[in-house]
Amino acid sequence: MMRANGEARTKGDDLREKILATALDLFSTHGYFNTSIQDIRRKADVSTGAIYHHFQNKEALAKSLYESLLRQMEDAIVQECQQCSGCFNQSRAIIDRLFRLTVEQPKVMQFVLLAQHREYLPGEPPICSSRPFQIMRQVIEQGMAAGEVRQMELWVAATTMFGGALRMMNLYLDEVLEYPLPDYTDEVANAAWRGICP
Amino acid sequence: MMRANGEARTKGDDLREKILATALDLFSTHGYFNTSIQDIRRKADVSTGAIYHHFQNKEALAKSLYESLLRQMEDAIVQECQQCSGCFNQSRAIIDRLFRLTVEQPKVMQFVLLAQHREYLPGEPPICSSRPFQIMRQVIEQGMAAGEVRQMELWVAATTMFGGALRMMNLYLDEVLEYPLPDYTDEVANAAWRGICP
DNA sequence: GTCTATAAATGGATAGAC
DNA sequence: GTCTATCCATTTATAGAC
Repeated sequence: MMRANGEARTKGDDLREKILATALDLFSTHGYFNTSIQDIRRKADVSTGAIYHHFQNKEALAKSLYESLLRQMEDAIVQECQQCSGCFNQSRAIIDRLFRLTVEQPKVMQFVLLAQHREYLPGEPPICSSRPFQIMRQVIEQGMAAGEVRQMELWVAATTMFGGALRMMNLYLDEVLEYPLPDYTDEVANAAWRGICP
Repeated sequence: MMRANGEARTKGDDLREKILATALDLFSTHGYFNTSIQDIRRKADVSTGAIYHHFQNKEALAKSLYESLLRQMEDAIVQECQQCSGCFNQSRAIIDRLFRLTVEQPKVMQFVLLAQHREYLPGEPPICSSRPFQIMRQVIEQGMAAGEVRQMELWVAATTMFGGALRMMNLYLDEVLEYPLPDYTDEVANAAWRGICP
């Protein structure tokens, strides 16, 4: 536990990653409750003992996975924002990145955005108060302060800007869209922007 | 099983309703998997036998509940649409009704809109292809045909119009909104409409 | 650190009386 | 139609060897 950053990964770390990756796979496709420790053990080809060595219990495993993916998502969004200026450009960049993430890592988005974590992670705050969503609201808030967005209730402005995009991601994950998700980026961002621009 | 409509409700019907109401309560607050038949039995003050007499199994109980609530929601939306003309008025009326339903029956909306039914109802189509959502898309489709909505991808137009409202319902159910949901109706509907009007 | 074997509990579902 | 008692499968988690 005293390893410095950058040190060679131990075999234990690999195993831990393998367990997490397998759990993500199973949780996102069958759900947390339909996935037993047995299932993870079998698919990851590890032993029960290994799982319980790395994680206190099933819940802690899910919590660790959830938090790690949320951080990952936050980093992606922050990075995207820093490369743009202006409320529209930043909002559009966020949608663009979210759409690409959804296509590239559908299981991550399925697990992070759609699952009802509070059913198995008691005490976890709702997803809408997580960092990624906070950042989206901040972008809109700054835009409003700068006069790029017209004066309106902040929650309404934020849901107007990003609500449609989130629904589109939902539709993609439910496999009802005709074209690849990124094809819709511009139309979605432009339409949403019309809703909140002065 | 041969009762004509309108005939007096039997004691069995009452019991069935009681079981369904209790199941909705528990499913929406704790989730399907965190609710055992025991829990329903205890809270509804009925016996295990009664539950299994009225429903084949736990899954069939959930399915019956889900379908009944979806029909209820569809009726509410259709009724609302018929009292209005024009794409904007109809869309606004749908949002208005959805918001009121969310406040009046949060558990129903929690269960119908937010739960991941496919985790426990295998074979169930995704919620976005259910009748209520089909109707919302039809309203937009007709508006586009009539020239009230500008020409754009139908899915994008529909998510732009209703995506923000659905997110707001989400926020309300997560208890993060400052004011009562219906207070936001006009601002939400107007902002969304700006996104799709010509 | 990782393994196997197993404990302890809970769950869904059924049988059969009334 | 409704009840009680109970079976059987599954699950999480632990104990203890290597």
